[in-house]
Amino acid sequence: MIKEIPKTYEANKYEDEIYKLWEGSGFFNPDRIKSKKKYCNILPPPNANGELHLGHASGYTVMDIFGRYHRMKGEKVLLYPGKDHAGIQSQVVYEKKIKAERGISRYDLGREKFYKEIYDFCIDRSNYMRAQEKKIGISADWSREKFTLDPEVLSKALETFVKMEKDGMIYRGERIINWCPRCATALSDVEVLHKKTAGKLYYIKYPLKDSKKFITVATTRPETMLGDTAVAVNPKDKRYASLAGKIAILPLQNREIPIIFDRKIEMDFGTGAVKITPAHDPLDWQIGKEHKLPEIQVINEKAEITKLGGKYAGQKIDEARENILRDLAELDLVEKIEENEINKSICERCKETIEPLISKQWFVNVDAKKYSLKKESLKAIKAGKIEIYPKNFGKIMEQWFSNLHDWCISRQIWWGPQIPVWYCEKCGEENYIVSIEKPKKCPKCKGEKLTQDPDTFDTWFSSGQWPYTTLGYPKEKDYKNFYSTEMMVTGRDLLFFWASKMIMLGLYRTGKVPFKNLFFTGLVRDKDGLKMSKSKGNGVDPLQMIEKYGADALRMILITDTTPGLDIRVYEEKIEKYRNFVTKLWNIYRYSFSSSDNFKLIEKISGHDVKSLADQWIVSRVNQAILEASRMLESKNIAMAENILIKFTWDDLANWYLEIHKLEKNDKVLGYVLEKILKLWHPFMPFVTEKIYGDANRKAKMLMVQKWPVADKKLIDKKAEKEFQNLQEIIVKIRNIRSSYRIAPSEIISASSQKLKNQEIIEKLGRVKFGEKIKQGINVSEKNIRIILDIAELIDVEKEKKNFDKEIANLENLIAKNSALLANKNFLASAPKEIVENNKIKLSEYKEKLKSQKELLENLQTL
RNA sequence: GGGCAAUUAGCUCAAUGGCUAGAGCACCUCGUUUACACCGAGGGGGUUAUAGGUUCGAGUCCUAUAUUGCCCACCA
Repeated sequence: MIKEIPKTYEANKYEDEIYKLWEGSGFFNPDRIKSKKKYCNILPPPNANGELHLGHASGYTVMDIFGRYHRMKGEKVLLYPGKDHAGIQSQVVYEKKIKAERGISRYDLGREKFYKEIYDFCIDRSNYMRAQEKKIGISADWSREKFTLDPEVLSKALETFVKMEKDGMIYRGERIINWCPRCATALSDVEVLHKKTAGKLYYIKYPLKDSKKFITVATTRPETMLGDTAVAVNPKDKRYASLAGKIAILPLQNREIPIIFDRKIEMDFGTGAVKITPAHDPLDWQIGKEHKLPEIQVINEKAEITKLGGKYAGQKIDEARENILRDLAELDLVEKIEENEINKSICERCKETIEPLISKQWFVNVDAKKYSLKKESLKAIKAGKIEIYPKNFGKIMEQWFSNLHDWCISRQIWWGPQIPVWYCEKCGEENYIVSIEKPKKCPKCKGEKLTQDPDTFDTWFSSGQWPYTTLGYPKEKDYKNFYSTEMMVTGRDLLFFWASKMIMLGLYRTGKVPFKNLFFTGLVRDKDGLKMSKSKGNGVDPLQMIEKYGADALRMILITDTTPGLDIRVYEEKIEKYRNFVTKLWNIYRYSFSSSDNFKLIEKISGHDVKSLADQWIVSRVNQAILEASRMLESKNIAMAENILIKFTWDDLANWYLEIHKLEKNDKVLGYVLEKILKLWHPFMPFVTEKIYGDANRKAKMLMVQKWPVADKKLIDKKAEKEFQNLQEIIVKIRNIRSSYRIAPSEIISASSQKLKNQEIIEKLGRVKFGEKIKQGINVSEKNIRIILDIAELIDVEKEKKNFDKEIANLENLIAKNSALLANKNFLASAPKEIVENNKIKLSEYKEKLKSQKELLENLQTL
């Protein structure tokens, strides 16, 4: 048998085959499973424009572990896959591509052709990415896979817009918005990043009308002055009190602008006087509205100065800034320039500087009368309708919802679903018609010339509805079966982009939360804690790692020692460790099946098959591991579950039990333990466990659909565990002595002892041989075991004495602490009984140990 | 400016208020004993960032402080 099993498990040889087996079995599809209990996890649809990275892999691993665990518990499990058209991002990617490959822009292609090409591109990428997702081993039901632009999914998302419009939650308006000049579109607040950068604060003197005096304003963006329509100061600011009703002359433009008073102006920043440019600054826009100031647009959508900018018209803003500053300096109107840290706004997708512009856009009123997205979401979160991991992210979300502003949902990009609004040529834009299908006639004038609003939706508007659009709200079976879903796993970076929107829209549309558990993964970083990125070239390619170390090893590294919401560092050495562990598991299997010709995996074991102390111990330990690992998985604590299993498999089973098994073969016990660990490990390492299970048991069904083990509490034997621990300790002590006196393993030490259980085990693992009573030797003891080793001549008495003294001091210290604790009435009164009991046992153990240490010391002194 | 998190061995990270705070990597010593050198045995290495507090008991809870990171926000 052993010759047939190779020494190492070569993951890349088997993984594809195993995945095909799973897929072919049809068990990824919940329809094949009969159960009342349902478990659904809608997978976050990756952007259909690139390839898989470690961030995806880490999320998928978490989802798949839970999914496989629940499937093994016999539940109807649905991991629902899909792809996202990813509006702006895909358009940016594709524009770069055609620019690089064909030297053209989207305008060269025209809207229709561009849309068609990018659609094909996304479908192509989706197919490619699907293959990558399978490599990770995710047990998703591909027969259901959806794309955000699939008609049945999309129409549900558009219906939400129609419903919102009816409910008075939608409005179209000219407001100041975030404009990305490169993407040529409006952006919502969350799509804008703020980056602290070094900048300058310019102090510019504005002459006062009919006076030789000036008012000095401080600004970081002098070029916007071309559009100034006021200068504002705080009404409490005494320095400017005399300027009430006065007029300033805007330099370069020679425009008369009023000096106004507004409480929003900070007195201690700059000069306390602020130039007001309603068309190009959010705060100024608000002030402008309140004071009814004109809005003069001097910067256009390409970040150039408009005609209204006079002689600077047509210049790029950087260029204009230089020219304006030079001209002002010539007029002696620049008072000073200071270094100043500024908060630069950049586009989340392309990193271009954002221009605040006034523009006509579609907005969702998040706090409308009929239905408040904001309040309902807050209510649901506060009521704990969603269990959030980590818990504190709930608080972050609450805060975010309470500060939520209206959501700009229109984008001026071409890629994505168009807003279902139609304009009649005759009746004008004011009388728009909301309809998913193109209306035949204008309901007002019966005119037939109707055109659709050219804007497309914010991509999060459709992906934010993903849980119920995929499941087929409101009538389809999947929706009825699986909504609200059990689990959602997503990166912490998508908290506001996506998770919040799913909650908001899910509640609005279905009245229910979209998921009962929300699990956040951290970001994957490199060895130095830096974010992985293509430009830095520090990315670790998941597919390369899978090829080299196997998917199981990669999965393990992505969940080991992790805490929800906290970032993880990934690098090759770490992955190696888990490849090694996979090999370890493989070799446990290899050893077991070389043990005898008819070695079998055994599901149930009866008491009388458990023979020796070691058997009792390992059987007890494995049941304990089942208990604990299951508990950890139930509480969504994957990393802890994994830790428990690693410790059991590597230490208890491989390093101890297997060595003992070589002496006192009990294939029933080993077969039983192996069967359990294959099942326990399956959700974590599905490939290697499936491979072993299949090879070991060709007649059985797949491991994937075997029942998750239930601990047999009758087999948990704390007394046997304790006794075995003593045995372990004495062996460790012998090894310790061997090591400190450099006795080679090949050298067998003569030893003697009275009435010894498990003599053979001590002989093999401690490499000693029991025989005639040894008169002069060194004593090793643990509890009721005492062994004399015939190495008196090797012993450095002084050194040993020191060791004993140290240990005795340590024990005395512990005894003192414990005695004090047990003498404390408060402790006895308030600590749980179990703890008190434990402490009593501990104390007596310490005392026993101390006694034996003292004896040993005495013994040593007679040498 | 506000909020959140982190700070534990040289490094990466665990630890559910209660067993002498644990792993892996790295390091040192020894070893190929017929599952595994992708291995085994042993070892060194900790004032759990600092200062207080609550508690019978604190790495864990509370309050400050420091450092780092992240997020949010209309100081131009």
